Amino acid sequence: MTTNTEQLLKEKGIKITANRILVLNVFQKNTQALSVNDIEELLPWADSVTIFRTLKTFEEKALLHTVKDDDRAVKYALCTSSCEVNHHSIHPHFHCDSCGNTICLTEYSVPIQSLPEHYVAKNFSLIINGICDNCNKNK
Amino acid sequence: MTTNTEQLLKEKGIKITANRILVLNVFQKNTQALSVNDIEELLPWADSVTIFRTLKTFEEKALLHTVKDDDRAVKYALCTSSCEVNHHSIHPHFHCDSCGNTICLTEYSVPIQSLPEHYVAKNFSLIINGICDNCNKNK
DNA sequence: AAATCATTGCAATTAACTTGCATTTGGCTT
DNA sequence: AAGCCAAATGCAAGTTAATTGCAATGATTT
Repeated sequence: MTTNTEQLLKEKGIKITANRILVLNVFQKNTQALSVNDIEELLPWADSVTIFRTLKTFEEKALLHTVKDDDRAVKYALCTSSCEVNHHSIHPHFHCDSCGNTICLTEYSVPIQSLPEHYVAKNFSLIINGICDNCNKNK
Repeated sequence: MTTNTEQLLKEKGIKITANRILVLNVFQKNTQALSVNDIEELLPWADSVTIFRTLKTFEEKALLHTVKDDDRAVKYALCTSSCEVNHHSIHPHFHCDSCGNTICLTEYSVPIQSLPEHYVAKNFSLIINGICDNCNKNK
């Protein structure tokens, strides 16, 4: 039997290992963007360097993309279906100043206009800061 | 005589010191977003911790805003007039993958739509990656 | 001029990320 | 299913950016 996770790794041309299955699993169970440290906490037995390299590999193979919010550590998030069409399309992410979570706003779309002359865009990254859903409700 | 630089510091409620004048000057003469390290190179006599703290102060006082591009170090850029109206409006920045420069795209405007329910946005940051003006011309 | 408070410079720490290298593993070939 | 090899892993150590503590300096107020 091949799980959804293993299938996904295979599709992306990533060699299947125990580590990779479990790291990818974390992202599949989680809608948030996660840092190496976040994953370390969820998989305490795992080596942080391996997590680092796993995330880099996943990024290269367009399985994850990076998110740079106001936190010091870079976070990673699963590429969604819209993302798969073009790995370099716009990714709106919401970073909550209160709980620190970074959430993919998959439904929120931003129209891209043409850039000034001679500029060639390859990637757009939109980070919205504020107070999230949950934190607002709990007040 | 009071220079434009000193005037600006005063307006923002920042105490005037030699350091601050010279750091602000760097930004006024430069349209790019700059890291602590970039400024250190331009002002070799200055202490990096002081630069770091100067930038933080400028940010708090809404004189500068941070830009998180693909480089490891955080960069800072002058708040423009559009920025002054609302410190928390959208800031499109272009990061060139070739020369590494990060440029404010002041004319490039992005319409902001309403967010999902219960989300409150305070700040938008848009980073566009690609090849800049200059690097494209020189090819 | 003394007191007070912010700023600065230096030393040292922390945190995130990265590299090197020896070992192990996955999966392909035979 | 045994052997092979490239890729992945784990550990130790290094690098870089960001941050803190503290003493010294400088500016401002009384």
